[in-house]
Amino acid sequence: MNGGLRERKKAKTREAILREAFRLFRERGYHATTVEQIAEAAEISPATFFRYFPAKEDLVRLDRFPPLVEALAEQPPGRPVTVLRGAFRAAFASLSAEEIAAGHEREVFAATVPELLVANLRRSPDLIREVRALVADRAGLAPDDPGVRDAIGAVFGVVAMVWLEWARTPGMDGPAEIDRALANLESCLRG
Amino acid sequence: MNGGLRERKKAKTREAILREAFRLFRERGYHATTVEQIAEAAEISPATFFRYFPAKEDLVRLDRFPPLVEALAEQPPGRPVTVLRGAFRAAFASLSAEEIAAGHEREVFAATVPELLVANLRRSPDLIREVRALVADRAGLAPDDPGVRDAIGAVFGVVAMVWLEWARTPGMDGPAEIDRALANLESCLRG
DNA sequence: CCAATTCTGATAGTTGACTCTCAGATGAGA
DNA sequence: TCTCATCTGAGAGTCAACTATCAGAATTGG
Repeated sequence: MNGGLRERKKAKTREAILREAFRLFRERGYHATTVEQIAEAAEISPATFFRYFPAKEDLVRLDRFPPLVEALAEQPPGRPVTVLRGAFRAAFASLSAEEIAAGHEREVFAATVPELLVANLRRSPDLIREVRALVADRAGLAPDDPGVRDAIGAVFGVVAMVWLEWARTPGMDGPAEIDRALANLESCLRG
Repeated sequence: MNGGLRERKKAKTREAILREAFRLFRERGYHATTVEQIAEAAEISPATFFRYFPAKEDLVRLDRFPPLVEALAEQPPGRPVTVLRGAFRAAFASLSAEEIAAGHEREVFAATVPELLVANLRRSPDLIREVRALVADRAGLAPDDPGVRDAIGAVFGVVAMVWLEWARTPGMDGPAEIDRALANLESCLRG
């Protein structure tokens, strides 16, 4: 039931969809990639695509970026900004190993993330709530503490700005720049 | 040529489209409102709608929120965060007068702005560049100064978070909360 | 008042996201 | 192996954003 063939096949299909989708996004952009093309690349029917992802937009939800959420849960206690900065650091470190090995790190992020951040700000209060809960927990604060909210806003705002710049600046070291920018934040935002 | 009848009519049509569109957005949400409905409410044909706005999304561009841009230009010199905070303050003050009088202030913002912020983050590097230039000017820094970038990111991130909360918290004083949150930022972010 | 320009509505068409249905395939459990 | 539940592809269909065309109406400048 759990590790059955059926489950494994589904997981494989899901991965194939995501892999092909992001490859196509990288090659030709999000809007220029149709669901039909993704389905064809993943060797499934368009109808099946929607059985895995109710909407095309769901492909780019932030929970599709597990390293960050995982990294958040693993951060040592600290102030909100510190926790978030540490999580980004850790997430990048874990991903860089893989992606650098594949030689695509920067492209991957540049292509996927602007859409990703945006789609999520608009569509998933759930994710925000989750991040908020995680950060609050690590910081020993209530989830509805304004300090947590403000820290998350500031951090993601800064990350978004750097990311946009990174996407169009070839020589840039994105993770380092993000970390540097977050360091500036770390010195203030109390709570 | 400039104040001609033709120009005035176009301006009127444009205003009608925007007014009706936002009214409908407020009533039933952005996605649930079709261009056809907007066109009907504004008493034009759907085809004409697209002559005024190439895409539905263009209705919610941030340059449709002039008070902020104007307020930015009018801010006294100061550090980036200070300038931005002051601009938000001023923008709210100017708008509140009108909107409070009409009795819709909060609804208007709650309905329009999440879409607005998001659509712009994704679609208009131009606007970001403009804001960046304005802030940099007021702060006496270069437009590509990382400090300016980070301040803008942090400020808009915080504002976005508060706005989302505001949209679903009836009793909340949005502008005040935003100002309070920005005050926390003001003490750090150098340059 | 006339002619050139511009704007508009009507209409039809394209595209792509998303839904529905149904019959056949396939893994799960006995 | 047999049956049941689930998954899939195929195909047709809906809906809304957006485009293209074109003839008629209105505004302009002279």
